[in-house]
Amino acid sequence: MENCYWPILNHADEPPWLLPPTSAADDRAASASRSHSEAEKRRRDRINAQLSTLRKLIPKSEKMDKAALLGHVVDHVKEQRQRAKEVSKSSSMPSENDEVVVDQIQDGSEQIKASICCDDRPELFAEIGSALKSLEATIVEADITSLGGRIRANFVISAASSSAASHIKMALTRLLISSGSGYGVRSKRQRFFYPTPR
Amino acid sequence: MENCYWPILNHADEPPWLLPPTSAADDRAASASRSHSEAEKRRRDRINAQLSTLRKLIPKSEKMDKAALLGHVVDHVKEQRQRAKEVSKSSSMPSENDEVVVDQIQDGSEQIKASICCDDRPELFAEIGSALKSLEATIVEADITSLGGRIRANFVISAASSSAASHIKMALTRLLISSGSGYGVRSKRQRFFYPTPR
DNA sequence: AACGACACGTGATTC
DNA sequence: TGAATCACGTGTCGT
Repeated sequence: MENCYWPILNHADEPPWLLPPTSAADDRAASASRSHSEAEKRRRDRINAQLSTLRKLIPKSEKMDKAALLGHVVDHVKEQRQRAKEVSKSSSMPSENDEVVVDQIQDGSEQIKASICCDDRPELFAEIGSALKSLEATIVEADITSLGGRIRANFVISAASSSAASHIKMALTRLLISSGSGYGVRSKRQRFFYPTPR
Repeated sequence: MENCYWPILNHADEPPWLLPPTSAADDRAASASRSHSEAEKRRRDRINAQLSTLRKLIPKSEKMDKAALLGHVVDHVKEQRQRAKEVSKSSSMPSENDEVVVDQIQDGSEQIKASICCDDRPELFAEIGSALKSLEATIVEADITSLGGRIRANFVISAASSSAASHIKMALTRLLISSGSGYGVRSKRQRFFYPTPR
């Protein structure tokens, strides 16, 4: 800034006697200014390096300005969050509470999502199968996870009847009741899944 | 920049007659400079806005400088990528090929991961259960998914014996063979999971 | 010319 | 005090 006292046409290749007198204070100031701008450049480089690795991680992010890139990064993070949440929802660990959830995926769709969580027992799969068969429902997809004597089963079911959802819910609820409501008297027959030790 | 011809002590509150003469060219230049700096500020604001929303998404990112924040963002994205990859590995859809995979989670650990992929049939679970019971192995965790008459079952098994892993692999392989190698003659008994229509 | 995006150097602030 | 971070205005390049 002090150099602004001299005209801007003052190029570095001009004769030295045209340059301003140099004091010790000027030297210190110049040195400080230089290290300052160098440090600032290092900072910019660090930021831009991270920006560039982000560009490699995000698809189609070449040819995007910084703001757009960061915008897509936030979208990407939010999408991944949502995915993870839905995965842990649809294929979750069995909980402590018995429950049956049935709902139409879309209105007019014959796809139905059904879920049951209850104590494990060896006949359960067969019972569910025969129940759904009597309802003329087809199991398109099944995902069953068991832990500690409890079991959670998620189904994607295809059914022609429009009232199938409520029938399925009734049938599964009946299975759940016949499982849990033994006045504490459970079947003595061997479970397929054993309780986890410790 | 042209203003640099005047001393920097030229404050705004000084008498106007000390100010440089104003030409139409100067006016245009000043206006351009102003809109330029305003546009640049808008750009900075867009970038910083995204940075700020990223800060809300990343935990513990308050009090982090921009470079550190972006660094943690890349880590976060990579971690989520890895998580998603491992989830789709551990709980995968059944494949076309029969297979049995068994391996110790760690040396000296009694935790064993076992996986079987084959055609679905109603007695399969019971067979696996009795096979593992005869090996004194305990099913700690089970995850079974079925699609299109095929089934994939992933287990986490706890077994005391050090040779349990190979025994488990033999037992599961035997089940797989008794399932597929019927010279095309499959059990006529009703499957629990039906093949998906169309 | 005019606008948008970038890098640069600098003043201000904080520790 | 120096070191580190930020916002700002400006120079520059490409469209």
